[in-house]
Amino acid sequence: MSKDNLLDVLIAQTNLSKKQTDKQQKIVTAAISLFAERGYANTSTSEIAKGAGVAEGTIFRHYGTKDNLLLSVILPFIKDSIPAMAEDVFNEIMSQNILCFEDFLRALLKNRIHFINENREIFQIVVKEILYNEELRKELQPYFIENIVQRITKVINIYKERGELIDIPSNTIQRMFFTFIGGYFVSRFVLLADSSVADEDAEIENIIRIMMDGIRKRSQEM
Amino acid sequence: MSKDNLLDVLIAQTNLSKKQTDKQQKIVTAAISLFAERGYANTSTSEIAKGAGVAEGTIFRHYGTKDNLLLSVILPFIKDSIPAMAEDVFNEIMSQNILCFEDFLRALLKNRIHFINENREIFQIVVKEILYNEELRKELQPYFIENIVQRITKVINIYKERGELIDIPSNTIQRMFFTFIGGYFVSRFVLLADSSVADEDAEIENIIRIMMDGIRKRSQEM
Amino acid sequence: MSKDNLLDVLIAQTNLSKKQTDKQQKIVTAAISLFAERGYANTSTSEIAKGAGVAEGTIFRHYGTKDNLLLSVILPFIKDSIPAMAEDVFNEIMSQNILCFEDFLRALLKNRIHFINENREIFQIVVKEILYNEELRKELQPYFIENIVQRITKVINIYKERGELIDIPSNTIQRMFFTFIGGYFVSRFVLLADSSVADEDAEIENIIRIMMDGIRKRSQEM
Amino acid sequence: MSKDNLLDVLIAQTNLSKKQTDKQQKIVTAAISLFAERGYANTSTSEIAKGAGVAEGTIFRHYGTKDNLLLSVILPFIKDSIPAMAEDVFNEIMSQNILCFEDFLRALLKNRIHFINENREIFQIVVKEILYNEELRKELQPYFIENIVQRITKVINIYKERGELIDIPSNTIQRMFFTFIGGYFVSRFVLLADSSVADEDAEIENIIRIMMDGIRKRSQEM
DNA sequence: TATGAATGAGGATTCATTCAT
DNA sequence: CATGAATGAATCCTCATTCAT
Repeated sequence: MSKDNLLDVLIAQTNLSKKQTDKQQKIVTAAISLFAERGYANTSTSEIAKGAGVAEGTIFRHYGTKDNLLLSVILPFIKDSIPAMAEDVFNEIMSQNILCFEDFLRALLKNRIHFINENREIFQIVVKEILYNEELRKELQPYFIENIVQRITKVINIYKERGELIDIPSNTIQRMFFTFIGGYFVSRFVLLADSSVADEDAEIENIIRIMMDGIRKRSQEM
Repeated sequence: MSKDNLLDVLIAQTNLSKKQTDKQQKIVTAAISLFAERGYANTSTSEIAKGAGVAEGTIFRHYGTKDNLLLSVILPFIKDSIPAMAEDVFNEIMSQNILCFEDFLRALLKNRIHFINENREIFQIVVKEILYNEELRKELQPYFIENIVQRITKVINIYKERGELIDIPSNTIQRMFFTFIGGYFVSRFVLLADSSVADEDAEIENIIRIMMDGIRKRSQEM
Repeated sequence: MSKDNLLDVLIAQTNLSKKQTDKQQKIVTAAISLFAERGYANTSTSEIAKGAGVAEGTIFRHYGTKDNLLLSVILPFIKDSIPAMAEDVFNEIMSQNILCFEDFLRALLKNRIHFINENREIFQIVVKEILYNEELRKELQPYFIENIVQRITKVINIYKERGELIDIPSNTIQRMFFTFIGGYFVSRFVLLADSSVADEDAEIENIIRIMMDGIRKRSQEM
Repeated sequence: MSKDNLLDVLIAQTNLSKKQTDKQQKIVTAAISLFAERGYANTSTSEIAKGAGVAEGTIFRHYGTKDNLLLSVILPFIKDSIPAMAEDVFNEIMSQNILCFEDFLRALLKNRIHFINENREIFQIVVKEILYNEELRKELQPYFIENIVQRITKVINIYKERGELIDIPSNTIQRMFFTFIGGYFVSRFVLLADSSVADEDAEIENIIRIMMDGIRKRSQEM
């Protein structure tokens, strides 16, 4: 996999992306659908070329290597994985005491489910390759931790201070948070990718209900 | 991948496994460690042979195809994935009102964490390949549903009737259950495979705490 | 071997053959000489590549499989196996009472001996593989019967009606005809491929003499 | 292929054949049927072993190499290919003016058709391998020429002297003789191996009729 | 004598990548 | 820029043969 720092590539990628030609677009589109369907390792560049209606050489003219094509597919998605409500906006809103954690969670879930829904295939690629490709995993991990984990931890801390969350180490809450949300995304969009969700809102409320209050029946609720 | 019913292969596998020769053991061991490290598709049979200190032909003499070697690695693990406390034992205990759901959860977690801990690498292989290899996924899914999902659903129903669990469809509880537990296993044993857990018991209690009661701080708990 | 109807392949083959590149020509030439010398099954693609001065991959880029290469070698020959004097020309000439059977036989022999002489190696391949390769035999048989056997039968019928040929079933005459002519071609161009024929015309006259009048000495000839 | 003189092997073979054990018999039987069905090159020793119900090693214990097994299958047949009515018997009969050439031909055909019928599979092997396997061909050719061709030539000479056969070089007659008879055997027992002959005697008479008198209709016969 | 596990050279085929046009 | 022919290393797999038991 690429030896450069990921962010450098990312930036380069961003700049280049303006110039994306028609053929490049076709290549990326074909690659996305093939990588998602059968995985990076099981997709040949000739299949991508055929799928894109392009000569095989053209792929290498634009992306140099197959690895690089994978990155070109994944990186824009990764960048957008940072919740749209980015840092400052985020802090601002919360400082105004507008949201309780439950509302935050609701907003986050809606936002991210929407985002992944719009990018199902790339999400599948990222999930599969992060598990399959150790090198890629190691490259992306710091980015995730820095940009996503840390922000969520910050949020959790804020709500803990407000007394909305239980008194166990933030780190533990955060891990359980990612386990549950991440697990949900993977099972819904990768493992059960074929099935559809009947009532999106009810689904989200169920998740929130269980994350917030667990599955134990409470006497006062009876 | 194999065209026979999984269970048939599984049984055949079990019966044949008695005759495992020394070289077969070495091959399987090398395969497990390589498949776990870089995935089935990225591991060549010649690497496995080298890792096992065996001629490449020997692999094919014993396993016929690379696919078959993968199955030979995975199937015994799959079989043992059914919680050791098998059906009857299970029902028996529960019919005696001995356990509350929390205790059941604790027992299950301890048991399965132990099991996976003893089979980390194979677990990694199974997780990776189930995501990566559609054919394998489709072959294993019915087995999982029949043997694991259904049993857990049965248990959830029992505890719901006893009034221990919230009144939402069992199906929903079950999905959240697997999302959380599965997500936990994957993040702990695959994604964060390198790091170790300091206090196993505390970890388990945290999981139980959050699954049962969520992350909301309750006034009466203050 | 190919699953499509032979004629389809044949036609496709013919159309594609225009684009034959330099390397393709070299590959086919090397394949012909090697297949003829030691048979399809005993010739490796690496030998063909070496013989053609080409990388092994190049063979597969152009022909996909070794089987396909064999077909690409054989089919153009098969197509041309239909006597050049094709159907209509054939019937026309004969309807004009120009030829007696003996003249027809002479023309046919000269024409086909010339053709096979120009394609000795491919003829050897076809003969060997038709005997060795059941699948190929079954694929080619209908073609031979439809295009060659039937035409000859038609001719035999015509000459029988003219009273030039003995009154035994046409089918029998035809079988003896192919046995003798075919046997001659095989023994001359395959079994005794090394030796040469001194007096081509005398050879042909001998064949005609024996096919027409047998080997018995007749009193009136003394 | 074996480097020893064929006759030596042949003799050794003959001597050994007395000691043929049960397993050897099974191996040879399985080999015959498999070689005939799909050819020597396409039959693996493991298939033969399986077909014979024997361990693969056993084949090599008895025959040393696969090539040698082929010879062990072929040689006894070759030896018996010399018309049963062997030399002296032969000459004797003929010196008594008992037979005309037609009768000789009839006797020969009946005898050889019967022999090949009893050894169809080995005949198929021999024909296929003589064409396919140059080394084997070169090894067997001298034997054929010495034992079969020469005897027939002698016979032809005798009948020519008696004025029964046409005045063209014996060599030519002999070649046409083998072309026709050989072509007949191959087409009947190899190419059309599946179909059966309705009236054996009529078939033989047709062959004789055509070999002796050709296919031309004669006026005096009308 | 018979076995069958083990071998490793060799076979067909795939594929990322290069480069002349 | 785009092409696609060419490459050759690497892949999975087959098979005749050997040898310890």
